[in-house]
Amino acid sequence: MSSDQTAATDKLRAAILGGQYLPGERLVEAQLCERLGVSRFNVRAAISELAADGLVKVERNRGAHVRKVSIDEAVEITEVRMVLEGLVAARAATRVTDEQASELDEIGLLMRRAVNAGEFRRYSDLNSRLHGLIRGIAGHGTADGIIETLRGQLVRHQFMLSLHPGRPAISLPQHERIIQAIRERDPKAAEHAMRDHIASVIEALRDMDAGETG
Amino acid sequence: MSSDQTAATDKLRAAILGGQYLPGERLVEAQLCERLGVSRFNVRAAISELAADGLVKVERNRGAHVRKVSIDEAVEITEVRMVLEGLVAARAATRVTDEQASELDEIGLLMRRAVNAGEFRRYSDLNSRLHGLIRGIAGHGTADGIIETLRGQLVRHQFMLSLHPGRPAISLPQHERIIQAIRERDPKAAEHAMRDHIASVIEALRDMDAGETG
DNA sequence: CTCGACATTATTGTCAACAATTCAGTGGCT
DNA sequence: AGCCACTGAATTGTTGACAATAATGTCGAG
Repeated sequence: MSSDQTAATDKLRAAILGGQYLPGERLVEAQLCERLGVSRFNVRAAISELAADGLVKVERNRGAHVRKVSIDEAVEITEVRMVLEGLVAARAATRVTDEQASELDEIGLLMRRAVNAGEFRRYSDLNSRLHGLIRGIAGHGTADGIIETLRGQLVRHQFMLSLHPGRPAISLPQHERIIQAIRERDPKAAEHAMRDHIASVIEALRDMDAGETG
Repeated sequence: MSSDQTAATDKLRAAILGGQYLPGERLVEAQLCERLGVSRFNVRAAISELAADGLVKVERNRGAHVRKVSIDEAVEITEVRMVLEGLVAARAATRVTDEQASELDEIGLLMRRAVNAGEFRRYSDLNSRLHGLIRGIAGHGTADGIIETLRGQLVRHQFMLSLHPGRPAISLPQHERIIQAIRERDPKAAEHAMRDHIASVIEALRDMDAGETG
């Protein structure tokens, strides 16, 4: 039986990730009690859990608010993701099975089709699926957990990025290189390809910022 | 004013890191109340905080116990540290000031002296200081926080490793290469040197395991 | 009108009592 | 003996009330 606590945590997490609470917005415990339909005790537990995830920030006697992630922080976070996913890609290259290799290939094919057809949303989904599959192949629990946590902190920025015109055209060949390196069971190449890919995401993040403020 | 809560958390963290609670040992809330001199409320808060740090594990309705870190996990954690500290070293190389460069140099000198004099404990302290200084130079908050968290999970293994005979002789030249690369403001070399260094730590961890079980 | 002291309110922090759950030990049954 | 249901102690989960704190509003002096 799953407790109210985990349910409340999941609901609140989904609400924040779904944009129902904007960055900087204050989270009042009493309000959340009604919103989530649980007691204050559970609300507090949920908040402290999400605080550990870096999704909210709590200040003593001043309550909790949705954490605001600046562009600089977003870049830092993505830098960390870059090296971690590089590690994971390298490990995936040493452990991939033939069956998994085919699956990678298929995702690559679907990605190319999606780009050609201009189906951005579909491409974005395939992107998540690809990165997820690679992490599954690697089976690196520690890196995995951290990557997942970091991803949560970036939903907003990632989302904006996915709407950036021209991104797919840039990232598609990068993805294909990653897939190829893993299929060839070449850890160094896989790490390199993954890092190049995410480095280009960082560049795009920075450009996006310049575009907004300039 | 600092609350009982943070005080209790710090005390408990110190107790676990100091080895006063062994891995796997159960943490009974009532006992901790006496031990820490605070109410159960604060004990719970402390436990949930340390759970987020990965130092303890809580199972619903079954209480909390000190997390046991297997050798495999220790290797995983150190792999993550390897890439993160590599990132940090590279960044340090791009930001180091002349003053900081001298400080690095001095630590390197002291390390060499400590090794020659057979002062292991001193060497180990200098080691922490070096890695800390590099992280300070880099100023990468995100990577920093994660590294710090991971380090906490490994205290026991790290400790055993620091007693390993012959380690200083191996790691000293590695440290010197790291220092040199940062002083020369060569990010790639710094990252490479740092990764080589921590890769050798991983090897040592694995050997240690083989030595224990074989 | 502006500023600062004071009162009020909204919100979070803490507690002690109670409910629910797990776990170990007991005793009856086959 | 082996097994199952049961009991009771130990432990954790949860609640609602209250205390402490910060935010807000009010009023008078200058």
